[in-house]
Amino acid sequence: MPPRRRPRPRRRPSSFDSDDRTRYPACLMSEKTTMTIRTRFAPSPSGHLHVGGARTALFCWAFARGRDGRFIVRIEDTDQKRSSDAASLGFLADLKWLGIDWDEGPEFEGCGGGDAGPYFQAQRLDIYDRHMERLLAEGGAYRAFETPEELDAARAAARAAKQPYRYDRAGLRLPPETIASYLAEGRPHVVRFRVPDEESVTVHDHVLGDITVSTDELDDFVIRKADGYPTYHFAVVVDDELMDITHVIRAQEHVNNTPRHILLQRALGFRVPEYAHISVISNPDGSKMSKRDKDRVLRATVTERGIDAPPELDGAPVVDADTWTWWRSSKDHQLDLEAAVRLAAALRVELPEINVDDFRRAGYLPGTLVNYLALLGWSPGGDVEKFDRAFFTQRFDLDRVVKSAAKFDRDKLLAFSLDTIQALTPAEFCTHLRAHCERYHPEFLARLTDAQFELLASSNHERSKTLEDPIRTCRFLVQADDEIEYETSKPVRKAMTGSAPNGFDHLAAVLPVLDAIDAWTVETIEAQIAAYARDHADDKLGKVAQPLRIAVSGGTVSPPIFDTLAMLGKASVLARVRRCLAQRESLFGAAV
RNA sequence: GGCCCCAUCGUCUAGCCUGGUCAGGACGUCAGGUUUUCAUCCUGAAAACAGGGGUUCAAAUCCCCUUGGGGUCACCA
Repeated sequence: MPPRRRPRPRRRPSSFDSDDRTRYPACLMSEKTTMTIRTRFAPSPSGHLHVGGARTALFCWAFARGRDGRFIVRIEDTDQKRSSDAASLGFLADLKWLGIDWDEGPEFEGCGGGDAGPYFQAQRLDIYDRHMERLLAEGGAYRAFETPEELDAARAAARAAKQPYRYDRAGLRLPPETIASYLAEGRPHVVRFRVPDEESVTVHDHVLGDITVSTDELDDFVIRKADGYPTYHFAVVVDDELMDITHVIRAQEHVNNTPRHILLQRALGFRVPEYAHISVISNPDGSKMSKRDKDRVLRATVTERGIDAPPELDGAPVVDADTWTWWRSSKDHQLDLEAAVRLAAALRVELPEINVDDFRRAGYLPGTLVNYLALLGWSPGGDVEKFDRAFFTQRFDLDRVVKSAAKFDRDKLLAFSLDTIQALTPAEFCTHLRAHCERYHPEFLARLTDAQFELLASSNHERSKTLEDPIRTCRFLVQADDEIEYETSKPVRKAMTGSAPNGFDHLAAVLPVLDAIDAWTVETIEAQIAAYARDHADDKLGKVAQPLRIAVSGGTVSPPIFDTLAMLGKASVLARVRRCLAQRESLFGAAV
């Protein structure tokens, strides 16, 4: 039998050997010597927070919260080209919405602050430089002057020769005079870390177990870019030390980086934090779940339908011609989210939910997402599946984190959502639905009175899997009376046509009954329609309900019919029934 | 391709560390039932230890190999 699992390291000590501290230069030493558990979530702010990142944040947060620890958010914005302030803000808002709060980090709605800041790496350049200079002086790092083009060429050559590429350490062999003259002329250069030869580095990972790598596998990686910003490797190591991070919990795509980080920590005299690498989240087809998935759907649709100009939405092209051309010119060009959403609407395709905000927009409650995400790669053991944040923070531990990658199962998420929504009280559901509408669908608030809105909530509650379900199925409520389009699907045909009295006949007969109702309430409508059905339709309510449903909504799906009519209001109902009747022949021909 | 990691129903997983229950739960699927539509809801069913070698009285569980999957090889993080 194959080794299914490496023996899992049990509960390694979470505190550090105090001797380690003495190796750390006193002048740079943090005042704090607490042994408090400190975890951090360190996103690079490009685009939106996606569910994989959210799960990482969740695990970091839960680990700290369950142990009286501190949770820190740090923005890794050392890539000037990709980072944006708007994205940072969006990340923080997403975290907040999920209920993940941070003790230290960017200040946002009551979270953040702390004395180990600034928590934006771009504002910590002087700190990195200090450590960089020290490393340079000690010979642990050196300057290299190759241009990116030269390096690309070298890589391509190695590739062609089917050899693994490794930097040739040319910078290390440069005579001091040469370096001095290059520096004097201001030649751009990077700083590379000098990886020790023939050593091995072992990562003690709380999820994966021990991972040993030879330093011969590593080349002298860049730690400072030509623009003066540190690379991820350097910044992360410096900040984790200075911010007293005790546990680094991050995605498995970083396992290969960890030996580099440990080497750096050794060279700098830093402590080595505990590590835990959690698996990646993938799509049902096994591919990595990524923000690009949206672009992929759009691209496939456009190609499939042979669309060669930006389609229109609300009378205007979704993007301008230049943007369209740019987007079409390369698979690497992605539309920004707003444009993507508009294009999807114009094409009438659904974009996969990838970002936390997508799920919010799709009508999931944050607690549901948290519960589902927590279960993706962790389980409390036994048969427990449904739990809240308190349970999670209390029970979460690294030794129950699953090693293998998990596929994101939207059906299961939806089932969880159904359960949480069904567990809400009617008042809670109404409140959530109202908030959702305020944010995404204000037209419902504008069209309905408070009483009608409450009816919308109560009549949809038990049929809703998400907060978006009522919106989707009740779109007809906010349409104008003369804009209802009638489906001619099989169920509609079945309900409306056939031998007399068919749907249209009942509709015509029930119109005066409705018109005669003065107090337009669910109860009065029900009483009259039920009486009509008893007298004229063999007491089969469906015979009357379905035609009415079709007349007012255009299709066969709506909340219970009496609620639907009440929400719509008498005037709209009469107008829609009359209009439907008027279209009798144009819809199904003379046959009816 | 090099290096690293992973492997229980279709999916998420429990069980593995501390070998010995008809391998448990949930989602999904299928078959019935309830319901004015849709969705719910109720009942039931099918469904997995990747393959091969060891160790052992006994292997999903410990060891090795094979196969398959994933990650990573940037002046991104």
